[in-house]
Amino acid sequence: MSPRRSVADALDTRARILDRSVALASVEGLDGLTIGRLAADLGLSKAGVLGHFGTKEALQLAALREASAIFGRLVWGPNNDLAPGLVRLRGVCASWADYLVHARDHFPGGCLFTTAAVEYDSRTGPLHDAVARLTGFWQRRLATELRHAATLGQLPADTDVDQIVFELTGTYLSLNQAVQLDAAPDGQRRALRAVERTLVNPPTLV
Amino acid sequence: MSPRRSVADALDTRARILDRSVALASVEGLDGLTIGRLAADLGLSKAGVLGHFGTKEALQLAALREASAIFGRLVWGPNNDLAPGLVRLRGVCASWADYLVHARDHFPGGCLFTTAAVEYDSRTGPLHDAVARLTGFWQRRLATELRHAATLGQLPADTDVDQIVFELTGTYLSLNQAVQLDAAPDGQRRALRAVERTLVNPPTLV
DNA sequence: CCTACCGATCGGTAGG
DNA sequence: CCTACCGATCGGTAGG
Repeated sequence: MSPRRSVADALDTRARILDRSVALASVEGLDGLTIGRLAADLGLSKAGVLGHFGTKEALQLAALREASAIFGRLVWGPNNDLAPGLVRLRGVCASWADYLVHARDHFPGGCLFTTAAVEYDSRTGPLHDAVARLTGFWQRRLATELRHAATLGQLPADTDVDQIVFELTGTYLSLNQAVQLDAAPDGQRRALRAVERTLVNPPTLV
Repeated sequence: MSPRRSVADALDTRARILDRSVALASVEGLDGLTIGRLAADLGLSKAGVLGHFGTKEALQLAALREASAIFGRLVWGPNNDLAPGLVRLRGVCASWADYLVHARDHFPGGCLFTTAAVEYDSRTGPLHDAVARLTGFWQRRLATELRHAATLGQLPADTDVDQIVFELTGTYLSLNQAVQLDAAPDGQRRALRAVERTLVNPPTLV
């Protein structure tokens, strides 16, 4: 209750900055994020914003990590208790489609993760590396689930797991474009159909 | 031969500016394009650059149109003389994969078209509208080819053309990510395999 | 967390 | 196509 700022207050301010950063970057890109705009939106000084992170790049990296955490919470989190293999995979695919279709609830400009992947795919530096590392992490998570399914006999033993990951990645990139660019109302249905088409006729090695 | 600038010289300068704009924007995004950087790269003054287009937004729109023209020339152009239907479609799909894998020859940062689509998908204004219009144009071109194939009996009469367009869009977005972000050497093979998997088992309506 | 400030760069314009 | 300039904004720092 004292006017002096407590550690908890500081952490709360930091969280508010991060929330707003994710929202802004989802529309303008992580590069389009500016300290001045953040400060104005939050009623802080520029120094007040920057003090929590040090540099703009550190703030961008924190926003990217936050986006990845939101993705994990909304797409994988609700399916943690499902059985490993195809059951959990289908649950994740359904949550993933919901997440992209309702992305605006958390990201006004759509999934920051997708935006950042394209934004930094051909640059060099810490942001490129972080984006590549995080997309790689989630793709390996998907591959692990598919290997579980193959081990359990839910998919052929010689399933080409990497081909499925490639096709699922494409399905959700296409859904993101349909939702964000075209506001296509049938995107979710098409994405879930594409997922089933991939899984029902799984590709095998060679 | 006179030192006075001719109309041809002016058009050549304009073309040089456009080339460089496409190259820079493919890495930094159309928003990351700056007049000062262009001027420095080309040995011109900022006013010299801007004079050809009027405003930065007009330059961005011109660069986007140029990117679409390059896409058409490299992906559809080589297949103009092929038979309409599946033959031409497969030719286009092969050229499209080549185009993305060797995109760096024309776009140092990868297909500007893909980058711009994500960059402006959730903004408003002339650039968003132009991106949506151009991606729509090429998707309709694809749909027309697929309807040709269905009319000719190369695909079932009740083929769900829009579902195939959705899946092909995803395949090439996934290939772009594999090439640009992961430098994946097997991307082209996986993309062409995904195309065949879609076409050999075509989705039908309802 | 603030005020006050730094040099650099932004898009764009005046005038030639 | 140039020089010379405009106000605005950028990321960041000093000092408290």
